[in-house]
Amino acid sequence: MSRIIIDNPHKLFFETLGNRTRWNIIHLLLGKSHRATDIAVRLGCEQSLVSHHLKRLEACGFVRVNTNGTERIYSLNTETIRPLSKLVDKHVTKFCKELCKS
Amino acid sequence: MSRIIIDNPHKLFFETLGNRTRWNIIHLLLGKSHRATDIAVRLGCEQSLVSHHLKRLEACGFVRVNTNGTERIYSLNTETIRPLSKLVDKHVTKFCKELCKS
DNA sequence: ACATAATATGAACTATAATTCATATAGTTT
DNA sequence: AAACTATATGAATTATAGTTCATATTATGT
Repeated sequence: MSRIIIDNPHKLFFETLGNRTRWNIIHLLLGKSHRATDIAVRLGCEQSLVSHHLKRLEACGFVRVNTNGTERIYSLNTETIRPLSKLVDKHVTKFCKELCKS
Repeated sequence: MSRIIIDNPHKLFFETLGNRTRWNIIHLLLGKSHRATDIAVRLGCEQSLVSHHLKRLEACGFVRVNTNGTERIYSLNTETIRPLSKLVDKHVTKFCKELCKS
């Protein structure tokens, strides 16, 4: 895989997280690890689409992959995602409750 | 201003942060508060563009505004942005040092 | 009330990212 | 090695977001 060089990690990482499909994948992986195909089935979207997104999530260090035969099992980097998610929740309750559906 | 109702705060917020211009604004405001026009001048971009972005940043609760005559002075919600930024820095050093320019 | 300064707004345009589709690759099983 | 399963890849298309431009608004000073 070609090496990615980035000048602004914040921009890249937040952009990566700011996508509905990718966030759906993250949300699914919060429960437990999944095979690529299972993610696609669960989310009801194309295998290739999930593959593209997983690649990016992996490149950003948000998910990790374990190979088992032809299968690739993706797991979440909870060490980053959980506190990140908590921070957002906290922000919402504190600063913009009124923006969100309750 | 019309009320915004959102179903997925994570998506909206990260998307908002995942934009170079908006991040430039945030970075500038990390130093000190600025008038809208000054931000535009400093970043070398259009007044209207900055206005659009500030609106969104404000809607997300990332910046606040204080009115002084016709001027509007924007300040950063450091309570959210600082820990968020730190989390990303930590993530980078721990999980993807090799992705970034040193 | 008029002129001015600062900022906001919305529509048109442009750039970028997301998705699909067809196909390639890489392990596995027989 | 041929057939199969799981996943990856890249180009083409489609959708979405960013930017610009012209104009509107809002407060202030004369």
